[in-house]
Amino acid sequence: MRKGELTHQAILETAVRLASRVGLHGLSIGGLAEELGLSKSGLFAHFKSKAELQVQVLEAATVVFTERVVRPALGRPRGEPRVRALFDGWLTWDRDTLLEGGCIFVAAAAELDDAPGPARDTLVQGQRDWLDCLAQAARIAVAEGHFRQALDVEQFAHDQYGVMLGFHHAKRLMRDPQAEARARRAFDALLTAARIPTA
Amino acid sequence: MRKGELTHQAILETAVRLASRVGLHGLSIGGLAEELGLSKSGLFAHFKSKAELQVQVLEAATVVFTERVVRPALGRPRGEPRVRALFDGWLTWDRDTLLEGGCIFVAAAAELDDAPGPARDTLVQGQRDWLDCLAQAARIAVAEGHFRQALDVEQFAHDQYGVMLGFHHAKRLMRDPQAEARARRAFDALLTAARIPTA
DNA sequence: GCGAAAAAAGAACGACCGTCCTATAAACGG
DNA sequence: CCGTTTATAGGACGGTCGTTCTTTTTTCGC
Repeated sequence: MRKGELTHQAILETAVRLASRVGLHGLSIGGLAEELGLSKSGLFAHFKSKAELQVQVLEAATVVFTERVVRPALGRPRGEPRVRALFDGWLTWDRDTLLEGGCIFVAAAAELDDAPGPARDTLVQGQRDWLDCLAQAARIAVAEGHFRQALDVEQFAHDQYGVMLGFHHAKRLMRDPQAEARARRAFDALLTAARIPTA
Repeated sequence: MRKGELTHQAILETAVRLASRVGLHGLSIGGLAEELGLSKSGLFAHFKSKAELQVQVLEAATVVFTERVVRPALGRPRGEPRVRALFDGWLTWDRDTLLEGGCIFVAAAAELDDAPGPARDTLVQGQRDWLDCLAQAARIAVAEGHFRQALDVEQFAHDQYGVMLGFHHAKRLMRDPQAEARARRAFDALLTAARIPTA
Protein backbone atom coordinates (compact mmCIF):
# COMPACT_ATOMS: atom_id res chain seq x y z
CA MET A 1 0.00 0.00 0.00
CA ARG A 2 2.95 2.31 0.38
CA LYS A 3 5.33 1.16 -2.33
CA GLY A 4 2.57 1.48 -4.88
CA GLU A 5 1.75 5.05 -4.01
CA LEU A 6 5.42 5.90 -4.17
CA THR A 7 6.00 4.74 -7.71
CA HIS A 8 2.64 6.19 -8.66
CA GLN A 9 4.00 9.56 -7.66
CA ALA A 10 7.33 8.98 -9.39
CA ILE A 11 5.50 8.07 -12.58
CA LEU A 12 3.49 11.28 -12.52
CA GLU A 13 6.56 13.37 -11.91
CA THR A 14 8.32 11.94 -14.94
CA ALA A 15 5.09 12.04 -16.95
CA VAL A 16 4.66 15.76 -16.39
CA ARG A 17 8.17 16.43 -17.57
CA LEU A 18 7.77 14.17 -20.58
CA ALA A 19 4.35 15.58 -21.48
CA SER A 20 5.78 19.08 -21.56
CA ARG A 21 8.03 17.92 -24.38
CA VAL A 22 5.76 15.68 -26.41
CA GLY A 23 2.31 16.77 -25.32
CA LEU A 24 -0.42 14.82 -23.58
CA HIS A 25 -1.18 13.04 -26.82
CA GLY A 26 2.41 12.15 -27.56
CA LEU A 27 2.85 10.85 -24.05
CA SER A 28 2.82 7.09 -24.59
CA ILE A 29 2.56 4.38 -21.97
CA GLY A 30 5.47 2.45 -23.44
CA GLY A 31 7.73 5.46 -23.74
CA LEU A 32 6.95 6.56 -20.22
CA ALA A 33 7.59 3.06 -18.89
CA GLU A 34 10.94 2.87 -20.61
CA GLU A 35 11.99 6.26 -19.22
CA LEU A 36 11.26 4.90 -15.76
CA GLY A 37 12.68 1.41 -16.23
CA LEU A 38 9.26 -0.15 -15.72
CA SER A 39 7.29 -2.56 -17.83
CA LYS A 40 4.47 -1.19 -19.92
CA SER A 41 1.83 -3.28 -18.20
CA GLY A 42 3.27 -2.61 -14.77
CA LEU A 43 2.93 1.10 -15.34
CA PHE A 44 -0.47 0.77 -16.93
CA ALA A 45 -1.79 -0.98 -13.84
CA HIS A 46 -1.49 2.30 -11.95
CA PHE A 47 -4.04 3.93 -14.21
CA LYS A 48 -7.06 2.22 -15.65
CA SER A 49 -6.69 4.01 -18.97
CA LYS A 50 -4.60 6.53 -20.81
CA ALA A 51 -7.30 9.13 -20.34
CA GLU A 52 -6.99 8.69 -16.59
CA LEU A 53 -3.23 9.09 -16.87
CA GLN A 54 -3.68 12.35 -18.74
CA VAL A 55 -6.06 13.66 -16.12
CA GLN A 56 -3.67 12.80 -13.31
CA VAL A 57 -0.77 14.38 -15.19
CA LEU A 58 -2.72 17.62 -15.43
CA GLU A 59 -3.65 17.43 -11.76
CA ALA A 60 -0.06 16.76 -10.77
CA ALA A 61 1.14 19.70 -12.86
CA THR A 62 -1.46 21.91 -11.22
CA VAL A 63 -0.18 20.94 -7.77
CA VAL A 64 3.36 21.84 -8.79
CA PHE A 65 2.21 25.11 -10.33
CA THR A 66 0.30 26.09 -7.22
CA GLU A 67 3.27 25.25 -5.05
CA ARG A 68 5.77 27.04 -7.25
CA VAL A 69 3.83 30.12 -8.30
CA VAL A 70 0.70 30.77 -6.29
CA ARG A 71 1.96 29.96 -2.81
CA PRO A 72 5.12 32.10 -2.97
CA ALA A 73 3.05 35.00 -4.32
CA LEU A 74 0.65 34.73 -1.41
CA GLY A 75 3.60 35.48 0.82
CA ARG A 76 4.04 38.84 -0.83
CA PRO A 77 2.21 42.02 0.24
CA ARG A 78 -1.36 42.42 -0.95
CA GLY A 79 -1.90 44.57 -4.02
CA GLU A 80 0.45 45.28 -6.87
CA PRO A 81 3.46 43.46 -5.37
CA ARG A 82 1.47 40.24 -5.28
CA VAL A 83 0.18 40.80 -8.81
CA ARG A 84 3.77 41.22 -9.96
CA ALA A 85 4.89 38.15 -8.04
CA LEU A 86 2.25 36.03 -9.75
CA PHE A 87 3.44 37.22 -13.12
CA ASP A 88 7.11 36.73 -12.30
CA GLY A 89 6.57 33.22 -11.02
CA TRP A 90 4.50 32.39 -14.04
CA LEU A 91 7.24 33.53 -16.38
CA THR A 92 9.79 31.13 -15.00
CA TRP A 93 7.97 28.24 -13.39
CA ASP A 94 8.48 25.89 -16.32
CA ARG A 95 12.20 26.62 -16.30
CA ASP A 96 12.40 26.14 -12.54
CA THR A 97 10.48 22.90 -12.76
CA LEU A 98 12.75 21.58 -15.51
CA LEU A 99 9.95 21.39 -18.03
CA GLU A 100 12.07 21.39 -21.15
CA GLY A 101 9.02 21.58 -23.36
CA GLY A 102 7.70 24.75 -21.80
CA CYS A 103 4.53 25.33 -19.81
CA ILE A 104 2.53 22.14 -20.02
CA PHE A 105 -0.79 23.97 -19.80
CA VAL A 106 -0.12 26.02 -22.90
CA ALA A 107 0.69 22.87 -24.84
CA ALA A 108 -2.34 21.08 -23.42
CA ALA A 109 -4.62 24.01 -24.22
CA ALA A 110 -3.88 23.72 -27.93
CA GLU A 111 -4.13 19.96 -27.88
CA LEU A 112 -7.38 19.70 -25.99
CA ASP A 113 -9.37 22.69 -27.17
CA ASP A 114 -11.27 20.49 -29.59
CA ALA A 115 -11.11 17.21 -27.73
CA PRO A 116 -14.04 16.82 -25.33
CA GLY A 117 -13.43 14.48 -22.43
CA PRO A 118 -12.17 14.30 -18.89
CA ALA A 119 -8.71 15.63 -19.73
CA ARG A 120 -10.18 18.74 -21.30
CA ASP A 121 -12.56 19.23 -18.38
CA THR A 122 -9.69 19.00 -15.92
CA LEU A 123 -7.61 21.50 -17.85
CA VAL A 124 -10.45 23.97 -18.24
CA GLN A 125 -11.26 23.86 -14.54
CA GLY A 126 -7.63 24.45 -13.67
CA GLN A 127 -7.39 27.37 -16.04
CA ARG A 128 -10.60 28.83 -14.68
CA ASP A 129 -9.18 28.65 -11.17
CA TRP A 130 -5.97 30.30 -12.31
CA LEU A 131 -7.77 33.13 -14.08
CA ASP A 132 -9.89 33.64 -10.98
CA CYS A 133 -6.72 33.77 -8.94
CA LEU A 134 -5.27 36.45 -11.20
CA ALA A 135 -8.50 38.45 -11.15
CA GLN A 136 -8.71 38.20 -7.37
CA ALA A 137 -5.16 39.49 -7.00
CA ALA A 138 -6.07 42.44 -9.19
CA ARG A 139 -9.21 43.00 -7.15
CA ILE A 140 -7.12 43.25 -4.03
CA ALA A 141 -4.84 45.74 -5.76
CA VAL A 142 -7.90 47.84 -6.48
CA ALA A 143 -8.97 47.63 -2.85
CA GLU A 144 -5.49 48.64 -1.76
CA GLY A 145 -5.66 51.68 -3.99
CA HIS A 146 -2.86 50.48 -6.26
CA PHE A 147 -5.13 50.06 -9.23
CA ARG A 148 -7.90 52.40 -10.25
CA GLN A 149 -11.41 51.81 -8.95
CA ALA A 150 -13.08 51.20 -12.31
CA LEU A 151 -10.61 48.54 -13.45
CA ASP A 152 -12.23 45.49 -15.01
CA VAL A 153 -10.28 42.87 -13.09
CA GLU A 154 -11.43 39.95 -15.26
CA GLN A 155 -10.27 41.84 -18.32
CA PHE A 156 -6.99 42.49 -16.56
CA ALA A 157 -6.53 38.78 -15.86
CA HIS A 158 -7.41 37.98 -19.45
CA ASP A 159 -4.91 40.50 -20.78
CA GLN A 160 -2.25 39.20 -18.44
CA TYR A 161 -2.83 35.74 -19.83
CA GLY A 162 -2.45 37.10 -23.34
CA VAL A 163 0.93 38.57 -22.45
CA MET A 164 1.99 35.22 -21.08
CA LEU A 165 0.88 33.39 -24.21
CA GLY A 166 2.73 35.89 -26.37
CA PHE A 167 5.80 35.25 -24.29
CA HIS A 168 5.49 31.52 -24.73
CA HIS A 169 5.07 31.88 -28.46
CA ALA A 170 8.03 34.22 -28.81
CA LYS A 171 10.30 32.15 -26.64
CA ARG A 172 9.48 28.59 -27.54
CA LEU A 173 8.49 28.78 -31.17
CA MET A 174 10.35 31.84 -32.39
CA ARG A 175 13.32 31.35 -30.06
CA ASP A 176 13.35 35.10 -29.62
CA PRO A 177 16.09 36.00 -27.12
CA GLN A 178 14.16 39.16 -26.30
CA ALA A 179 11.04 37.22 -25.40
CA GLU A 180 11.27 37.81 -21.67
CA ALA A 181 12.10 41.50 -22.02
CA ARG A 182 9.16 41.90 -24.39
CA ALA A 183 6.81 40.15 -21.99
CA ARG A 184 7.92 42.33 -19.08
CA ARG A 185 7.46 45.48 -21.13
CA ALA A 186 3.98 44.35 -22.18
CA PHE A 187 3.05 43.58 -18.60
CA ASP A 188 4.40 46.91 -17.41
CA ALA A 189 2.15 48.61 -19.92
CA LEU A 190 -0.76 46.65 -18.49
CA LEU A 191 0.16 47.76 -14.99
CA THR A 192 0.47 51.37 -16.08
CA ALA A 193 -2.93 51.29 -17.68
CA ALA A 194 -4.37 49.69 -14.55
CA ARG A 195 -2.96 52.42 -12.33
CA ILE A 196 -3.79 55.63 -14.17
CA PRO A 197 -7.34 56.92 -13.75
CA THR A 198 -9.65 56.04 -16.63
CA ALA A 199 -7.75 56.71 -19.84
CA MET B 1 -0.48 16.89 -65.61
CA ARG B 2 -3.70 18.71 -64.91
CA LYS B 3 -5.85 16.12 -63.15
CA GLY B 4 -3.05 15.43 -60.69
CA GLU B 5 -2.53 19.03 -59.75
CA LEU B 6 -6.26 19.40 -59.25
CA THR B 7 -6.65 16.60 -56.73
CA HIS B 8 -3.40 17.69 -55.12
CA GLN B 9 -5.04 21.03 -54.43
CA ALA B 10 -8.25 19.41 -53.23
CA ILE B 11 -6.29 17.23 -50.84
CA LEU B 12 -4.53 20.23 -49.33
CA GLU B 13 -7.78 22.11 -48.91
CA THR B 14 -9.32 19.26 -46.96
CA ALA B 15 -6.07 18.66 -45.11
CA VAL B 16 -5.94 22.22 -43.82
CA ARG B 17 -9.47 21.96 -42.52
CA LEU B 18 -8.81 18.59 -40.93
CA ALA B 19 -5.50 19.66 -39.43
CA SER B 20 -7.20 22.58 -37.73
CA ARG B 21 -9.29 20.06 -35.81
CA VAL B 22 -6.80 17.31 -35.06
CA GLY B 23 -3.46 19.07 -35.47
CA LEU B 24 -0.63 18.38 -37.85
CA HIS B 25 0.32 15.35 -35.84
CA GLY B 26 -3.16 13.93 -35.67
CA LEU B 27 -3.59 14.41 -39.39
CA SER B 28 -3.25 10.86 -40.71
CA ILE B 29 -2.84 9.75 -44.29
CA GLY B 30 -5.54 7.13 -43.95
CA GLY B 31 -8.02 9.45 -42.30
CA LEU B 32 -7.43 12.14 -44.85
CA ALA B 33 -7.82 9.66 -47.69
CA GLU B 34 -11.11 8.41 -46.33
CA GLU B 35 -12.46 11.95 -45.94
CA LEU B 36 -11.71 12.47 -49.63
CA GLY B 37 -12.83 9.08 -50.92
CA LEU B 38 -9.32 8.25 -52.05
CA SER B 39 -7.13 5.28 -51.35
CA LYS B 40 -4.38 5.68 -48.81
CA SER B 41 -1.63 4.91 -51.31
CA GLY B 42 -3.21 7.03 -54.00
CA LEU B 43 -3.12 10.01 -51.72
CA PHE B 44 0.33 9.22 -50.41
CA ALA B 45 1.72 9.29 -53.95
CA HIS B 46 1.11 13.03 -54.03
CA PHE B 47 3.58 13.57 -51.22
CA LYS B 48 6.74 11.66 -50.73
CA SER B 49 6.33 11.60 -46.97
CA LYS B 50 4.10 12.75 -44.17
CA ALA B 51 6.59 15.48 -43.31
CA GLU B 52 6.22 16.84 -46.82
CA LEU B 53 2.44 16.76 -46.47
CA GLN B 54 2.69 18.77 -43.25
CA VAL B 55 4.91 21.36 -44.89
CA GLN B 56 2.52 21.73 -47.80
CA VAL B 57 -0.44 22.01 -45.46
CA LEU B 58 1.25 24.90 -43.68
CA GLU B 59 2.10 26.54 -46.96
CA ALA B 60 -1.44 26.14 -48.22
CA ALA B 61 -2.81 27.63 -45.02
CA THR B 62 -0.42 30.55 -45.38
CA VAL B 63 -1.70 31.23 -48.87
CA VAL B 64 -5.28 31.27 -47.63
CA PHE B 65 -4.34 33.49 -44.70
CA THR B 66 -2.58 35.97 -46.95
CA GLU B 67 -5.52 36.02 -49.30
CA ARG B 68 -8.11 36.36 -46.57
CA VAL B 69 -6.39 38.72 -44.15
CA VAL B 70 -3.37 40.48 -45.56
CA ARG B 71 -4.62 41.33 -49.02
CA PRO B 72 -7.94 42.87 -47.94
CA ALA B 73 -6.09 44.94 -45.33
CA LEU B 74 -3.73 46.27 -47.97
CA GLY B 75 -6.77 47.75 -49.66
CA ARG B 76 -7.45 49.88 -46.60
CA PRO B 77 -5.89 53.33 -46.02
CA ARG B 78 -2.36 53.41 -44.72
CA GLY B 79 -1.91 53.87 -40.98
CA GLU B 80 -4.27 52.97 -38.17
CA PRO B 81 -7.14 51.84 -40.42
CA ARG B 82 -4.89 49.22 -41.97
CA VAL B 83 -3.59 48.15 -38.59
CA ARG B 84 -7.18 47.68 -37.45
CA ALA B 85 -8.08 45.80 -40.60
CA LEU B 86 -5.25 43.35 -40.05
CA PHE B 87 -6.47 42.70 -36.53
CA ASP B 88 -10.11 42.37 -37.57
CA GLY B 89 -9.31 39.93 -40.35
CA TRP B 90 -7.12 37.94 -38.05
CA LEU B 91 -9.89 37.62 -35.48
CA THR B 92 -12.28 35.97 -37.87
CA TRP B 93 -10.27 34.34 -40.63
CA ASP B 94 -10.54 30.84 -39.17
CA ARG B 95 -14.30 31.19 -38.91
CA ASP B 96 -14.54 32.52 -42.45
CA THR B 97 -12.36 29.72 -43.76
CA LEU B 98 -14.46 27.10 -41.98
CA LEU B 99 -11.60 25.96 -39.80
CA GLU B 100 -13.65 24.32 -37.09
CA GLY B 101 -10.57 23.69 -35.01
CA GLY B 102 -9.54 27.32 -34.88
CA CYS B 103 -6.48 29.01 -36.28
CA ILE B 104 -4.23 26.27 -37.57
CA PHE B 105 -1.08 28.24 -36.85
CA VAL B 106 -1.83 28.52 -33.16
CA ALA B 107 -2.36 24.78 -32.96
CA ALA B 108 0.78 24.12 -34.99
CA ALA B 109 2.84 26.48 -32.86
CA ALA B 110 2.20 24.42 -29.75
CA GLU B 111 2.74 21.16 -31.57
CA LEU B 112 5.96 22.09 -33.30
CA ASP B 113 7.72 24.32 -30.80
CA ASP B 114 9.83 21.40 -29.68
CA ALA B 115 9.90 19.37 -32.88
CA PRO B 116 12.80 20.40 -35.12
CA GLY B 117 12.31 19.67 -38.78
CA PRO B 118 11.02 21.10 -42.03
CA ALA B 119 7.48 21.60 -40.73
CA ARG B 120 8.73 23.69 -37.84
CA ASP B 121 10.99 25.69 -40.14
CA THR B 122 8.10 26.43 -42.45
CA LEU B 123 5.87 27.54 -39.62
CA VAL B 124 8.53 29.75 -38.04
CA GLN B 125 9.26 31.47 -41.33
CA GLY B 126 5.58 32.11 -41.89
CA GLN B 127 5.16 33.54 -38.41
CA ARG B 128 8.22 35.72 -38.88
CA ASP B 129 6.75 37.10 -42.07
CA TRP B 130 3.45 37.75 -40.36
CA LEU B 131 5.06 39.54 -37.42
CA ASP B 132 7.07 41.62 -39.88
CA CYS B 133 3.86 42.46 -41.66
CA LEU B 134 2.25 43.63 -38.43
CA ALA B 135 5.31 45.67 -37.48
CA GLN B 136 5.46 47.25 -40.90
CA ALA B 137 1.80 48.26 -40.70
CA ALA B 138 2.53 49.88 -37.34
CA ARG B 139 5.58 51.61 -38.82
CA ILE B 140 3.41 53.13 -41.49
CA ALA B 141 0.98 54.30 -38.85
CA VAL B 142 3.87 56.06 -37.16
CA ALA B 143 4.88 57.67 -40.43
CA GLU B 144 1.31 58.79 -40.98
CA GLY B 145 1.27 60.44 -37.58
CA HIS B 146 -1.38 58.08 -36.21
CA PHE B 147 0.98 56.49 -33.73
CA ARG B 148 3.57 58.28 -31.67
CA GLN B 149 7.08 58.66 -33.01
CA ALA B 150 8.87 56.68 -30.32
CA LEU B 151 6.65 53.60 -30.63
CA ASP B 152 8.54 50.30 -30.67
CA VAL B 153 6.77 48.75 -33.63
CA GLU B 154 8.19 45.26 -33.08
CA GLN B 155 6.94 45.39 -29.51
CA PHE B 156 3.58 46.52 -30.82
CA ALA B 157 3.42 43.57 -33.21
CA HIS B 158 4.42 41.23 -30.41
CA ASP B 159 1.76 42.62 -28.09
CA GLN B 160 -0.83 42.39 -30.82
CA TYR B 161 0.05 38.73 -31.23
CA GLY B 162 -0.38 38.23 -27.49
CA VAL B 163 -3.88 39.68 -27.63
CA MET B 164 -4.69 37.30 -30.45
CA LEU B 165 -3.38 34.30 -28.54
CA GLY B 166 -5.37 35.34 -25.50
CA PHE B 167 -8.45 35.52 -27.69
CA HIS B 168 -7.81 32.05 -29.07
CA HIS B 169 -7.36 30.63 -25.58
CA ALA B 170 -10.48 32.29 -24.24
CA LYS B 171 -12.63 31.33 -27.18
CA ARG B 172 -11.51 27.84 -28.05
CA LEU B 173 -10.46 26.36 -24.75
CA MET B 174 -12.54 28.33 -22.26
CA ARG B 175 -15.50 28.76 -24.61
CA ASP B 176 -15.86 32.27 -23.22
CA PRO B 177 -18.69 34.02 -25.05
CA GLN B 178 -17.04 37.33 -24.23
CA ALA B 179 -13.79 36.30 -25.88
CA GLU B 180 -14.14 38.55 -28.89
CA ALA B 181 -15.24 41.57 -26.86
CA ARG B 182 -12.29 41.03 -24.52
CA ALA B 183 -9.87 40.82 -27.42
CA ARG B 184 -11.20 44.02 -28.96
CA ARG B 185 -10.96 45.83 -25.67
CA ALA B 186 -7.38 44.64 -25.20
CA PHE B 187 -6.46 45.73 -28.71
CA ASP B 188 -8.10 49.10 -28.21
CA ALA B 189 -5.94 49.60 -25.13
CA LEU B 190 -2.91 48.78 -27.27
CA LEU B 191 -3.99 51.35 -29.85
CA THR B 192 -4.57 53.97 -27.20
CA ALA B 193 -1.12 53.40 -25.75
CA ALA B 194 0.36 53.60 -29.24
CA ARG B 195 -1.31 56.93 -29.91
CA ILE B 196 -0.71 58.94 -26.76
CA PRO B 197 2.72 60.53 -26.42
CA THR B 198 5.08 58.57 -24.17
CA ALA B 199 3.12 57.62 -21.08
C1' DG C 1 9.27 -15.98 8.51
C1' DC C 2 4.54 -17.10 6.57
C1' DG C 3 0.83 -16.18 4.00
C1' DA C 4 -2.24 -12.94 1.99
C1' DA C 5 -2.29 -8.98 -0.74
C1' DA C 6 -0.31 -5.78 -3.72
C1' DA C 7 2.87 -4.61 -7.41
C1' DA C 8 5.29 -5.53 -11.41
C1' DA C 9 6.39 -8.29 -15.54
C1' DG C 10 5.50 -10.95 -19.70
C1' DA C 11 3.14 -11.94 -23.66
C1' DA C 12 -0.43 -11.42 -26.73
C1' DC C 13 -4.50 -8.96 -29.06
C1' DG C 14 -6.50 -5.94 -32.62
C1' DA C 15 -6.13 -1.48 -34.55
C1' DC C 16 -3.88 2.03 -36.78
C1' DC C 17 0.26 4.22 -38.38
C1' DG C 18 3.67 5.65 -42.42
C1' DT C 19 5.72 3.61 -46.24
C1' DC C 20 6.77 0.70 -50.22
C1' DC C 21 5.86 -2.22 -54.27
C1' DT C 22 3.09 -3.71 -57.91
C1' DA C 23 -0.82 -3.70 -60.83
C1' DT C 24 -4.71 -1.35 -62.92
C1' DA C 25 -7.24 2.57 -64.66
C1' DA C 26 -7.51 7.01 -66.39
C1' DA C 27 -5.71 11.02 -68.87
C1' DC C 28 -3.69 13.09 -72.70
C1' DG C 29 -0.27 14.37 -76.65
C1' DG C 30 0.53 12.85 -81.18
C1' DC D 1 -7.47 6.23 -81.64
C1' DC D 2 -3.22 4.54 -79.91
C1' DG D 3 0.61 4.44 -76.83
C1' DT D 4 2.80 6.58 -73.24
C1' DT D 5 2.67 8.97 -69.37
C1' DT D 6 0.32 9.86 -65.19
C1' DA D 7 -2.89 9.00 -61.50
C1' DT D 8 -5.06 5.88 -58.47
C1' DA D 9 -5.94 1.41 -56.20
C1' DG D 10 -4.71 -2.81 -53.73
C1' DG D 11 -2.14 -5.20 -50.66
C1' DA D 12 1.51 -6.09 -47.57
C1' DC D 13 5.50 -4.76 -44.38
C1' DG D 14 7.26 -3.61 -39.78
C1' DG D 15 6.27 -0.76 -35.97
C1' DT D 16 3.80 1.35 -32.18
C1' DC D 17 -0.24 2.20 -29.85
C1' DG D 18 -3.68 1.17 -25.75
C1' DT D 19 -5.46 -2.59 -23.48
C1' DT D 20 -6.16 -7.25 -21.35
C1' DC D 21 -4.98 -11.60 -19.24
C1' DT D 22 -1.98 -14.50 -16.80
C1' DT D 23 2.03 -15.27 -14.13
C1' DT D 24 5.79 -14.05 -11.22
C1' DT D 25 7.89 -11.20 -7.87
C1' DT D 26 7.79 -8.18 -4.07
C1' DT D 27 5.79 -6.02 -0.09
C1' DC D 28 4.11 -6.08 4.48
C1' DG D 29 0.90 -7.12 8.55
C1' DC D 30 0.86 -10.68 11.77
